[in-house]
Amino acid sequence: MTIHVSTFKAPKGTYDLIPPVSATYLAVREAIAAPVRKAGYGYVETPGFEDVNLFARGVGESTDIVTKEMYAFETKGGDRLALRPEGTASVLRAALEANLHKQGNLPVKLWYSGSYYRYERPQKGRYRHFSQVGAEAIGAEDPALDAELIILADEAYRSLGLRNFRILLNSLGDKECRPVYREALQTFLRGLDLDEETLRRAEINPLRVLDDKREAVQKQLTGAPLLRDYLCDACKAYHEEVRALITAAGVVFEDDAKLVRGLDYYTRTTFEFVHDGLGSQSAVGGGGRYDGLSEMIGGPALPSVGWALGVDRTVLALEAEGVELDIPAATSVFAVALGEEARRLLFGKITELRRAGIAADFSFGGKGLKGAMKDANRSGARFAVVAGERDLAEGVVQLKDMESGEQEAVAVDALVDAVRAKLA
RNA sequence: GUGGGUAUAGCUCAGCUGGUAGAGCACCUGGUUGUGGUCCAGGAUGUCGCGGGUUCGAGUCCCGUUACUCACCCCA
Repeated sequence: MTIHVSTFKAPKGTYDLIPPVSATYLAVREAIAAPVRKAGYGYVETPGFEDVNLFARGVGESTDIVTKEMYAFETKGGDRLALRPEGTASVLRAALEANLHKQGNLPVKLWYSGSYYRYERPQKGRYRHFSQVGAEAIGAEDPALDAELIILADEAYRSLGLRNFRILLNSLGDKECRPVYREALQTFLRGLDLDEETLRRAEINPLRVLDDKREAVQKQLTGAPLLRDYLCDACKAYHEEVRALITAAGVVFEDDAKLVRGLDYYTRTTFEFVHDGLGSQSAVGGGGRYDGLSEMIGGPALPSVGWALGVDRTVLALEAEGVELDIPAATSVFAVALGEEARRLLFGKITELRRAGIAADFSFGGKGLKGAMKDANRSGARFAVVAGERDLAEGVVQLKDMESGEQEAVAVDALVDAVRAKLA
């Protein structure tokens, strides 16, 4: 027999989410969303594409994300758009456009969940189409807000059962102190033996060089000037307060003076959630404060802070730790009918059960009893309802407990109540 | 963009120095003509990624190609 396989495949760097693992993704998204929702963040959804300049200006003209990784295209009408490579710029744009910041309720707290796109060489934990859940607190400069977000992310990961992740924390300074540091770092980097590409980066975005994973580079960076020695008093005080607040909440973190971000809009508080079981792409989430972004995209001064957690990477982290999420069976009751008459009756019963809020499924496709029972077993349903001519003649159906194997006759009219009682 | 690895059954993989393909799981049938999961017996399944070359003979060797994958880079 010839095996027919579609000639189409999911594009490079993408994958389909299919059962049963798709259930894990849903659960991860929900687990991340739950704590932020309870903390007063409202749901926001923005388009999958935006004016390319939103990202160019927001994320930064010189960043890799904008120069190499963005899916940019021109529409038939001549608009220059880009598939969103990240969420923050879009969410801030949406908040500004709706004047959410003018309603006297700052900070505006929003959360979102969606797909993002970057044209990169795929590898473990790095896909061209990936999924993030994010949270942003817009329009307030308050260290408690930075702390709140870090605590919420920590709670999200813990609620999933994740244990072996670390929180890295740093401050990138502000427009007062960062330029001074940048200058000092550049001077230092110019004296090193670096390849051309890295030297170029040292001129454009010297902080990124600190993040280089190559040992030859890291070795040379041992004596590099550190940002924390250059922070102005305001930034220093702010950072100390953030540290104190998350410490008081019992959240363990590590100070990482070399932690930087690849997006230009970050200021002051910067953090990353890393997991060691993921291989090269160790960041499962990251974020920080972006006090200047609003002005960069044409809005008023709106100091803000936020994070995005990678859903795909969180799933990988769970796998790496061997955490099995407790996902309940989708079906509670599975109906197996013998013969046409029973089929009609049970199909009706399934609808009744569903309307009563009980997850129910049916043996479709006209299988024999044995095959239908196999389906019942595979569905994970706790109960099977079996009925044939013999039962119908007596006005009953057989209600079978799939765990114990015990079975009892239940009057047709009493089925829904009987199931409800057993499931309670 | 740069470097490495892999490609064999639905899935995970074995196949040594070339002799026309195997395991486990899953699937199907029967044991049970009205009962799944367990157990027992049996069964089906492959253009060995694709194209070319060497050879009497290629899953195995060589060249090319595509896909996947890992790492650099970058980031969630």
